[in-house]
Amino acid sequence: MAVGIKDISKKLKLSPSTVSRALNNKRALNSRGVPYISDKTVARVMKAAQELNYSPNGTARALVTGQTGRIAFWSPSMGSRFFQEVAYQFHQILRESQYEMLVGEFGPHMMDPANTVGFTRIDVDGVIVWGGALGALKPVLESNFPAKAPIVNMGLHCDGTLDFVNIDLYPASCEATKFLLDEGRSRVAMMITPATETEFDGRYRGYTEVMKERGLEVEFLHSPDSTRNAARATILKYVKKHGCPDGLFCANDEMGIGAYRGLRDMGISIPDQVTLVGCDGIQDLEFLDPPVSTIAQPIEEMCEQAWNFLKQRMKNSEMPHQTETLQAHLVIRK
Amino acid sequence: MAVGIKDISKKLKLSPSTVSRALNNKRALNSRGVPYISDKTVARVMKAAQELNYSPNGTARALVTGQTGRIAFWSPSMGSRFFQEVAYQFHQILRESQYEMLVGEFGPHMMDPANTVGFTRIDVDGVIVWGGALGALKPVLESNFPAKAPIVNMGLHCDGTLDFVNIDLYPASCEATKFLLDEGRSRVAMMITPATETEFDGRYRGYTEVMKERGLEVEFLHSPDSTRNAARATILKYVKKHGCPDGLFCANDEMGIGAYRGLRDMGISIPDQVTLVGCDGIQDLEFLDPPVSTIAQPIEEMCEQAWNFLKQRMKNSEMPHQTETLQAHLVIRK
DNA sequence: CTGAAAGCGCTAACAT
DNA sequence: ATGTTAGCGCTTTCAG
Repeated sequence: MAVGIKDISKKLKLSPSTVSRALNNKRALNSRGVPYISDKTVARVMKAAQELNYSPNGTARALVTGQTGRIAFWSPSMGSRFFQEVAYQFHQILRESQYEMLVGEFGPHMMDPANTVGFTRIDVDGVIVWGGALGALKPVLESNFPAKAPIVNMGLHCDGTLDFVNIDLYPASCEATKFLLDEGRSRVAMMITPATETEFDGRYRGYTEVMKERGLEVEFLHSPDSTRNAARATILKYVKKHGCPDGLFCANDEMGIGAYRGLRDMGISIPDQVTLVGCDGIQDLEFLDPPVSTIAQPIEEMCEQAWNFLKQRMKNSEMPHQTETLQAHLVIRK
Repeated sequence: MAVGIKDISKKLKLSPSTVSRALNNKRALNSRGVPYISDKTVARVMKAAQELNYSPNGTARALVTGQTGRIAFWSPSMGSRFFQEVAYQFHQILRESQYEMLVGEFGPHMMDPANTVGFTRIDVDGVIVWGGALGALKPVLESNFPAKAPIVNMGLHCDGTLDFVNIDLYPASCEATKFLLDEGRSRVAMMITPATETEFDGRYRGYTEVMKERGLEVEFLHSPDSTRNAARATILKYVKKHGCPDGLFCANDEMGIGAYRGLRDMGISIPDQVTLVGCDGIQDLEFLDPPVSTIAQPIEEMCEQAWNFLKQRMKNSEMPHQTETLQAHLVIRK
């Protein structure tokens, strides 16, 4: 069996508590004043731990301290490059802060009785969740979900009951639409998913309003979901039927990539025949040829902010909820 | 405070053990024969749990059962698309198996005393690690690392002391080199990183041997690391100095993307002036224009196999180590 | 079918 | 500076 603190204490004829203190390097004063632990003891314990190949039982420690040293990050889809980049960013932040990272997809399955045998357990010190499209988070939290853990929400929609890092896509979406129009494009369409098609979505609203402002008809390409493959199929079918827009604003980069590939499948030239703009700011669009413009979300900043909120919430679960809004910005390429 | 099993038992005037059984739906027989738990009790308990908003303490459960319900996946870099796809694959497998997934980067920092305050704790039921380039895993495991948890290694090198899912890149690398040559390319180079430059690496060996076989000089572009940005900079500098090869085999897709972008930066046409081949099989190369060929690793299969090995190891830590070798295959595009 | 009791491995008062 | 004691919240024999 795994060697524990007792094994060390036996070997050294010390009490388990002393060993524990040594291992955790508790040099600090105790409540009543003086109690350091001696350097010599620390050294002895460390040496013995080494020799015995001690491995601590984090579970036991967590049970007594009430801290797991783990943070969860939930996104709507771990298969999306954007969320992978966000997860990566968190991973770096958490590593630095000595936390381990749990990843998961957050969605309807969380409410599925089949998956919550008995009751859900979230065995972490806190969770950061990309609430994503309008209210997707809400039903989950309102189900039998025991949101005991401190939680902060990031994304495009706030349900008001959580700390929230809000990414505002509206101004940049206006800009993107105008950019397309000002390039001399006369038929500027937008590719969206069902989740995007709402007045609460900054991208949708930005595009719609600018088009109206200019007295132009909106034109939508409806992709069943936001994957590149779906987008590719969507544009292929659409163009065959309706001809090709000369400007296309995609609600995310993943679809931007799919649209790019689909247009090239049909031999349509980018940017001669159509100008493309994506949204999210993943690395990949920059490496296409020609590089494709996009609306970049401030990934680093938003993760830092979310982590900040979470740290505060973990310290004090009673404080009022905070919200911070961050702007995405248009990145024009080539 | 969080409501626990005791709160339910108090409310229902039942013993905690009964509540526990109900919650875990232990309908089975006990050791001596008959004892079911009554449907009525189960129903009462569930109802009360609901009402009180019970949330189980996974840590306490883990302490007594010895099972955390968590599996870790470690890769050399969470920033690489390839490992992100592998992680995603695991995520799906683990979700299905009702495990949570911990992700981490595995590397020298794991041995860094600064990060292992006291001793490392890996609080999981098992770990799957991409051991990556030759022996990168070894020093970590040989350090004060308490590899108590069942562990399986995937990747390109086996250190012999672990269950291992081996991806053989050699045959496909030979094929890739031949493909480039047979396209009529006369100056076929390879882009590598320091880690790749060894006879133990199937890619390196495949390329080298085929070139020798054909009586041709090998030519290497040395990228400092395997990121796309490094590769882009590398090819820019290299071509300026040595002119441009007309065939380029990149040791991974990430570098393939960087090379693609770098070549296009210089106005070099793909595939007219140079044919590119990557390695790993991430989605992205297929979406470039023109799509870039690659050596695809059997991601699904290798993850399934690793999970299989791990499940067996978790059941029986004493069984002999197993190895399975999977072939990567060349995917020619366009 | 349910209850009582012990204990998972560790930490944190409190005592000395 | 170290030892003693009492749990953390749950599961699991064992009894009844």
